[in-house]
Order: sequence, then structure tokens, then C-alpha cells
Amino acid sequence: MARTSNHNRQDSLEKALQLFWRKGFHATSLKDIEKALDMRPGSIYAAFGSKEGLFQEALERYAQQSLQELKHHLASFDSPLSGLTAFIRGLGGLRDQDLPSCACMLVKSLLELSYQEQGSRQKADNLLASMEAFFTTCFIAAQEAGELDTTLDPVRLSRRLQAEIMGLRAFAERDVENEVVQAVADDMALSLEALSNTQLKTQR
Amino acid sequence: MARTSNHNRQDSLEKALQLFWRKGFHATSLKDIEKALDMRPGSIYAAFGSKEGLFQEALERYAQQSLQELKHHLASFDSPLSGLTAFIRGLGGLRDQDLPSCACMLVKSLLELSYQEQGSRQKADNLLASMEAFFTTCFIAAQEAGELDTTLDPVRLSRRLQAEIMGLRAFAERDVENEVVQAVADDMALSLEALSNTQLKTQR
DNA sequence: GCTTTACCTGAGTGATCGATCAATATAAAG
DNA sequence: CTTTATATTGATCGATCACTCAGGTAAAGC
Repeated sequence: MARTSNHNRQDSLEKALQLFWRKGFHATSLKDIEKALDMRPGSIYAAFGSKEGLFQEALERYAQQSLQELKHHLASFDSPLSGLTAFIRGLGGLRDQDLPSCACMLVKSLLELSYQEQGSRQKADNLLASMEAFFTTCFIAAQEAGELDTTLDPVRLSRRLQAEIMGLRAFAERDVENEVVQAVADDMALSLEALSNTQLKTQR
Repeated sequence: MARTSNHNRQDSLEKALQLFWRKGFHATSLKDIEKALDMRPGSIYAAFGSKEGLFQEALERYAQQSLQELKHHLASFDSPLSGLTAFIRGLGGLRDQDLPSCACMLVKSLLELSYQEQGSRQKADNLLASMEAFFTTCFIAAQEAGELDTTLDPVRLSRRLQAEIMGLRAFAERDVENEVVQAVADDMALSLEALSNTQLKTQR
């Protein structure tokens, strides 16, 4: 009965995600978005409502993708804990991938936005909370697998882990050699491995 | 021979620092600055050249103050290593202070700015490098005091420490209870203390 | 082919951006 | 008090900001 849309919504979102991740919310203008999505203002506003609406959808897509990648990575490990440590170690190679930014988009957003863009800031915050929740399930799984001392608080461990990842990825934005980032990642992975029960048994 | 300035340059810089630290570079407009400094555009440009010039001077002031506070804190400790661990633990109370932001201004800038504002980004990067250098001197002092295994690389330790602090302070921006931030800080302090030789001796 | 209905276009909105400068004000020097 | 040098003011600059909407376009249903 009517005309169909020229643009694939997911493709447009992905392009917006890349742009926002690289430049941040404020530094990204509608002109930039128009060019990246090859869409005119009217179409953009019809599809996403506002710049902030588009940004929030990009945030959600980012978080969903990140979580999915993490789950896919962990699936190739028998042990939850060694999956996590391998993940941390893998973050040491962030620079080799061609990402819009080494730093986490959620963290960039959390640090950039203030009460003025409360909706977007809160969205980033909530998505970080759900990432923390997933880390918690990993540590619980590790405890159930007997890899981790059950007296340790999995929620507390997940917060510490999230803070470390935040730090590692922020550090990776510095102008240092790739090997330096890898060394920090390795050190973090080591201290995570140190929590392992099997590790403790070999030490004794 | 001529008129003297109404405004104290250091006071103005301090106010600009607080503003930029809280809102970031892009979200801070000249209007905001005019109001905060109680200065008109002409005076601001006469004193600081440009918005970015003012921002860079604010960055330098921030780094200088941060370093000075850290040195002052460490001076009250006999042991370099326990000074550092106490510092980390103290960061757990970030929320209680009335700071413009929990996150480090240098990190916020590093994550917000791109090649468009290369000068400011590079300045933030350099200042972070000098912070790292100071941490290195602390670890070297700890080694010379016999607190730290001399086979450990003090440069590597300082980078790991900086990444942890970056992570802790970014995490503190999340909407969580103050006790949660303190717990992360305590955990980080513990793993730093675990490097101590004396700690190891009591374990054996 | 015609009608209907949605989509797309892009010039244009007022507001705000960072920055400039001629006019004015004021403190120090003579 | 006059002169001189500098500081301050605030109207104003062109550019860009996020955003709107009237008009043109094209696909689906008949």
C-alpha cells in the first residue's frame, strides 16, 4: 500500500554506533551522522526521533554486541575462570583490532555525559550494571565448578573485574606501545588467576 | 603606567578547572565559562587565547595539584608501598569529597578528545605519562627500602597501578553505593599490598 | 493507470557556538 | 591633572548547532 524504506535500520544503527563510539556524543554532529548513514535529516528523525534517541539505541546495540561476544568467547572454555582470564589477556590485543576506540563506549559515555543528558547517562549506567551482573554469574559458575573459593563474594569480584577492565581499556587509549597494554592485561589476568583454587593447590 | 587586571589568574584557572572537570571540554560553552569566571569574552581571550588554551592550562593545573596532593600524602608514610596502598584505599572515599567528578580529569579528557583537539589530547596524555613516571619512582623507592622484590619491573608496576586507578575512578562514576566503591578500592589496595616483601614473610 | 500511503528530500528554522574588536574605563607614570 | 598603556566591555561576527516541514517521490493495492 505504501513505499518501503530505503535504509536498513540495523545497518544505520551500526554506523551510528561506530561514529558515536569514536567521537563521543557531543563531538558528533548531525552533519557527521548524515554523512555516515547517507541519510537526510528528515529520514534520521523519522527513524530515531532525535540525536539522543539514536545515541541510546546505539548504546544498547553496543552493550548487546559486547555481551554476545563475551558469551561466545567463554563458550569455548570448559572453565569459567580460565575463560575470564583469557578474555582479559585478549584485551591486551585491543590495539590490533580496528575498533573505533580502545575504551568501552559505555565508560566513555558515562564519563562524558552529565545531568543534561540524564537519559543517555542512565542508559549507559544500566547497561554497565547488566555487564556486572553477567560477570557475577561467571564467578558463581566458577564456584559451582569448584574453581573458586565459595567464601568469596561473586558480586564483589565482578565489580573489581569490571573496574579493572575499565582501567585497562582507558589505559589503552594512552600513546604507548601495544606491548605495554598487553603487559598490563597480562598482569591483570595473572591476579585473576591467582583466585583459582587449583592455582592455590599447586602453590601449597 | 597602565591599568592592572581585575582578575586573579589562578582563581580564574581554578574555576575553569572545576567547570571543565565536571562537564568536559565539549559540553562546556563559553557562556558557562563567562558566568563561572565572571569575565566577558574579550577578557577571557586576552588572558587565555582560546577555549582550548584555557582548557590546556586547566589540565596542567589539575595534574600539578594531583601530583602535589599525592606527594603530600606519601610524605606522611615511612614506607613508600604502604603510602601507595593507603592512597588507593583513600580513593574509595572519593564520593564523600565534593569533587566536580569522581573520574580523573586527564582520563575524561583522553577519552573525550580526538584528533580534532589533538593539542589538548596530547597534553592529557603527557600529563598521564608524568604521573606514571612518579609512580615508578615510588616503586623504586620501595625496592630500595627492601619492601619490594627487586626482580619486579617498577615501570610495569606503575602502569598497572595507573590502570587500576583509572578503573576505580571510572567505576566510581557509576550509580552505586559509596560502600561498593570502597570495597573495590580495598580489594585493589590488598592486591598491591600482596607485592610487599614483609607481607610475604609473614605468610611463610 | 490511478489512487493511496508512506518515505525521502533539503532548504530553512531560531538558537547557540567560539571568537573578534572598536569603544570605553581605569590605574599607573610623569 | 594629563598622558599613556593596558584591561574590560558587550555588541556582533559568520559558522554551525539540533531540528522541522512542505513538497516531491515511489512503492503497494486496486
